[in-house]
Amino acid sequence: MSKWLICAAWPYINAVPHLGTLIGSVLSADVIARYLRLKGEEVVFVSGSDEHGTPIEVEAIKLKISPKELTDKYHQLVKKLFERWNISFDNYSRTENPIHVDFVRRFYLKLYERGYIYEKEIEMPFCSQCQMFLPDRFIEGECPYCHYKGARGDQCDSCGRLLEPTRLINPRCNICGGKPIIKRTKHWFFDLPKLANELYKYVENNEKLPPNARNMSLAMLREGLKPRAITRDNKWGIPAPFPGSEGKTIYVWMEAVLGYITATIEFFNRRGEENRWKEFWLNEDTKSVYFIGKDNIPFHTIIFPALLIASGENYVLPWTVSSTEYLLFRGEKFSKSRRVGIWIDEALELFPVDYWRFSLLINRPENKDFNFTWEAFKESVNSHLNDTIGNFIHRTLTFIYKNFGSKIPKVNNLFEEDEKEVNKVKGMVQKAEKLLDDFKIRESLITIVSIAAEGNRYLNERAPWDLIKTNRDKAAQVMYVAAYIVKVLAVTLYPFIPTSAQKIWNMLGYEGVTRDWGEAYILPKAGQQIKKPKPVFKKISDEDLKNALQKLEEIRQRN
RNA sequence: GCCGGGGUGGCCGAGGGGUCUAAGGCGCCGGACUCAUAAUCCGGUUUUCCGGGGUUCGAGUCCCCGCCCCGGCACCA
Repeated sequence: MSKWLICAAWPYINAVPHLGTLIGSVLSADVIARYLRLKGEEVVFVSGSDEHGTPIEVEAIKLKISPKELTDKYHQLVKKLFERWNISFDNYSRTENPIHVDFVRRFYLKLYERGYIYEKEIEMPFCSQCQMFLPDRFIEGECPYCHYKGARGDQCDSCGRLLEPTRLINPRCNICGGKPIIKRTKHWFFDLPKLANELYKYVENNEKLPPNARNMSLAMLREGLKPRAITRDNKWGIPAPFPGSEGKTIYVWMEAVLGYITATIEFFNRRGEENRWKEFWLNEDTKSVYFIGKDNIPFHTIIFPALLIASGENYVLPWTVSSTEYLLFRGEKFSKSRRVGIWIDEALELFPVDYWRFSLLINRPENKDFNFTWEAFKESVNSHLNDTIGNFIHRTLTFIYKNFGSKIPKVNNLFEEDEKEVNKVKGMVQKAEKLLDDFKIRESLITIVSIAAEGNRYLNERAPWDLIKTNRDKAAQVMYVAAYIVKVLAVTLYPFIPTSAQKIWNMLGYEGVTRDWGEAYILPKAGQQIKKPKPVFKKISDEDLKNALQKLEEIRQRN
């Protein structure tokens, strides 16, 4: 048994997350957390709301409420939503959590004392009206290259070129429209170059890292790292702890990643086991896995490990990261302002949670961006979840229910072809298992679908509806094996669609919950009484889809 | 612009020098079956792998040039 830290990227909580955020971090992580627990591993699964930074501060100003009021509201909401999505967090925390705030301040003070942080004066755009320094992207103006009027201080959305705010024509503050001035300010910098050698060693020796993350990180390290500012002039954030840093806060990114640690601390504190977090974080054998979107790779392969190394406290470095590409919505990027996409609150109003989980997971963008379309959603639910899996389970259970007095039939010895079938299925379970071990979630789920397809093929070939007329024993054998395949599905589907897997498990006559992946290799008990079967899934008709889209419109009108 | 990843049939997608005249799925066509949710199963159907050049006995697979998409580039998170 090993110790595992399953860490899902912290959603930025200026709004409800959309489906892309969900599949990229939290949902993928949930599958692995559930899987590892089934395997008997010791797992702590954490994430939380990332609630500091300029966008939230600005959003709160616009709504005329305090940032804390804003994040309180969203944090509560999102926490509940994740529960409804059946995300099995051990702790879903937040960056306003006092344990986090305190930990971050002490952590950075330590880095300062160890000589990894220095201060420097720089020039920054400042809005006199708003009385605040403006991050580059809060300045708008005309692009000096393509003369697009809405270019931001960091980049022009029209021609894609990188910019600096000073080069914009007619720069203005994105909040009040005023003209920013340039003002000197002091900031604290994290001396990344000092850690370059150790980081290079870490990345190079970490053959567990996926090739894309590894190549990118090594390339960045070869090109050389630059020091990185860790303070901001924001009011909304964790107060910087350095001498003379009053009024400054820690840059969100540099503190939110430490949340993986503080959420673990909080989790064990709540259980009255104050020191147990150390068994995970200060243990070189702990395997920590980070579920992130592709934009997030360098933060988890370079900056986060750098912070951990700099602390000198022997925190366990990321064992690996599992990054996804993006989910697109009908060919476009999700966009809150333009309402392109589906949000995790809306989705739950439209279809059962397991339909969403299944569809998102079987289309998980592991190699390239995946384009969400309603047709693709419908196809995955209808053809794979309902027709292949659902129908196999239903035809098996109803056959047993009707012909064998609702008991899994008794067999003395399996015939050769039935025995062979059992072994074939066991091999497929092994394959699904191996794929999950490598975090190939999508492929693993596809393999499980093919187990159901194999069950269908087997039933057609052995035709127990004929056998039962001539040779009841033979039919019993076939149905016993089919019942085993249903059991396999109940166990292996659990990490992906826990509610439905649970239903299948109970329908097979088991009490309680599926707790052990090993059950997928154990034949069911003959004579076990099954429940009256009911279809676990149902098809989405064109009509259903139409209604859902209409409902979506209504939800959006309401809000 | 620089760095990393990617471009495979109508669509989704495996495959990273020979077993690729390219897996699997969806769709479509035909058949079987009737236990089951008009489901299931079997067979067929389609691409020569973004474009061009090269290396090699042999290239989706390696190299070079170009085009396109995604991400990063350090003050968005």
